[in-house]
Amino acid sequence: MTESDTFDGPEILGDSVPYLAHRVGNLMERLFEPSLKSADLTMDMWRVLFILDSVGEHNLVDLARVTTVKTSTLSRLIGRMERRGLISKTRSDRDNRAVDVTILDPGREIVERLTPRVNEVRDLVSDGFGPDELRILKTYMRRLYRTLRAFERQADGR
Amino acid sequence: MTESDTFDGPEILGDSVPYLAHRVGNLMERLFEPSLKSADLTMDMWRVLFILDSVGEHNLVDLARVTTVKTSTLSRLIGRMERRGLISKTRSDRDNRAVDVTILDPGREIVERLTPRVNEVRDLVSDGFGPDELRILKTYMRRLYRTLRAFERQADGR
DNA sequence: CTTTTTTCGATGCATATTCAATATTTTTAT
DNA sequence: ATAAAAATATTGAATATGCATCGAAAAAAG
Repeated sequence: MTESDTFDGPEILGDSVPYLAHRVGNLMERLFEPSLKSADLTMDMWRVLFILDSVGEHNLVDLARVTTVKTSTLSRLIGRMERRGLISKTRSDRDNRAVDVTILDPGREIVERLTPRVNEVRDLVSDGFGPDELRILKTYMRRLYRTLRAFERQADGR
Repeated sequence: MTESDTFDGPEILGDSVPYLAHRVGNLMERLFEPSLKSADLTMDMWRVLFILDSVGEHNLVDLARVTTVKTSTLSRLIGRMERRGLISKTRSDRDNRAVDVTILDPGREIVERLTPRVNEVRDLVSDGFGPDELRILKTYMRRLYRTLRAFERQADGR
C-alpha cells in the first residue's frame, strides 16, 4: 500500500466501504459549507435548488427520493423555501394530490452564484486522479449504488 | 459504458462524485435501518458504539471528529446513551477538561448482535466487485478522502 | 362499477439538532 | 511567571426532524 492510500482515521474504519462513503460525503459537504452559509442555505436546500435547476420540475415525493430527505421534512423545507421566494409550489394538473415544485429566479441566482465553488470541488477531485482513474472511480461508485439498490429492491419484494 | 454501470437517477447527478458519495452512503444506512430500529439506536449512536468497541476509549471531541457529529449534539447524545447504560463517561485524568467515553457491556452486546448485518452489507458490496476491483474501490475512496482532507487543511491554514 | 389498496402531501407532537455563549482547563506567547 | 489564546465540554433557546396519522385522490382488484 502506498503512502498516498492510507487513511487518517483508525485502521479498521478505513477498510469499511460504508464508513468511507460516509466520511467522503461528509467532508465534501464541509468544503461546501461556507458557500451554503453565505446564501443562508442548508445542504438539503441546495440539493433541492440544484436538482430543480438542472433537471427541472418535480413533485414532492420524487424530490424526496432524489434528495434523500424524508417527505414530511421536505414538505416543511419546501414551505420555507417558498416563503423565501426561491421556489414555487403549484398543484399538478395531471394528479390532483401532487404538488409541482419549480425553481424561481432568486433560486436560480443562488445556483449560479454557488456553481463556481461546486466546480472547484469537482476539479479538486480530478486533481487526485488521472483521467482513467476518475472514470473508474465514478464507474465503481455507480456500480456500488446499483448493487445495493438491487439488493434493497429484492429485500423489499420488488 | 456497460449497462451495469448506469445510474438510476438523473444523468447529471450520476456524474457528480459528491452526489454519488452521498447517495451511496445514504443507501447503505437505509439497508442498516431495520437493525438499528431493533436496537432502538440511531446511526450516530451505532457509530459511537462501533468505534468505542473496535478502537477503544475516546474523548468527546475526538469521537465527534470520527463520527462526524457536532460536539454539542454528541454531548447530549452521549448523555442519552449513558442514561441507557450503553457507555460510561469519566473525567480524564490526563486532561481535566476532557471526558473519557467507554463502552459498557450492554453496548458491546448490541454491537455483537448487529455485527452479522454489517457483514452482510460488506459481503453484498464484495459481490458486486471482483477482489482486485474491491481493492481498487477502497484505495480510490481513501485517496479521495485524503485529497479532500489535504485541501481542507490547506484552506484552513494547516 | 364498486370496493380496496396505494400514493401524495400536510400536520401534531415529541424529540433532536444547532448556534452562540459560557465555565473551566490547558497551551502558547510574551 | 504571567497574560493571552485555544481547546474541552455543556447548556439555553430557536429551529428542524421524524414518526404516526390523516384526508384526499388515484390505481388496482374484485
